[in-house]
Amino acid sequence: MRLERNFFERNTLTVAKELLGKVLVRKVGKKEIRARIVETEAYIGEEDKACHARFGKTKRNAVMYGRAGCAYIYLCYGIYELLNIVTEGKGFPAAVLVRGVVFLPRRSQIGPGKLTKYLKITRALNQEDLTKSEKLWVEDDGFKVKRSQIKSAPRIGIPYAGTWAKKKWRFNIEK
DNA sequence: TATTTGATTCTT
DNA sequence: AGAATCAAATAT
Repeated sequence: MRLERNFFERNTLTVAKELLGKVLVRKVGKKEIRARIVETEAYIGEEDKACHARFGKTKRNAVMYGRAGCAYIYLCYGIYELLNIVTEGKGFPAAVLVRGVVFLPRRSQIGPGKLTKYLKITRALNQEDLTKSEKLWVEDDGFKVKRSQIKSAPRIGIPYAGTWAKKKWRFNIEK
C-alpha cells in the first residue's frame, strides 16, 4: 500500500530509517518501475550546514518548506538529478535524500545520481505530491527490515558542511 | 553581470 | 586526481 501523508509528517530521522526497505514506484506510461530503498540520508533545517535551506528559503528549496510527502528534485553538478522526499510540518525545511536503491528483482545497488536516471526522474517531477501522484510514490510491500540490519554512518559528499558533515544521518540496510 | 561551487559518477 | 556541465549563490 502507498505511504500516506502521516508517514512523512514525522521526525526526519525516523522517516529516513523507516523508508529503508520501502518500494519506490515510478509509473511512466502504463509501465511501473519498482526499486527498493536501501540507503537514505537526512537533511534537517536551516541550522544544518549541509542542507540546501542553510541560507534560508530560495526558489530552489521552497518545496522543502512546503508539505511533507512532496518530492524535492534538483540538479547537482549540472549532470545528476537527486531525489528527496520532504518531511515534517509545513514551514520547517527538512527532507530525506534517497541515496541508494536496488531494482526488483535485480540485485545490484546504484547511487543517488543514477537511480533518478533509471527511474526517469527529472525536475519535471519536482514538487510532485507522492501521496496523490500517478507518476511517483512510495509503497510498503510488507518487506520487513530488522532493527539490527539498519546501520547509521556519516553523511557523504558535503565536506563544506564542517561538523555537520560528521553527523550520522545516513542510513542503510546491512547486506 | 561574472565567478564560484557543488547532497555525483566515470575516466585517467 | 580530474572532467563533465549548469543552476543557484555570492561576489563584483
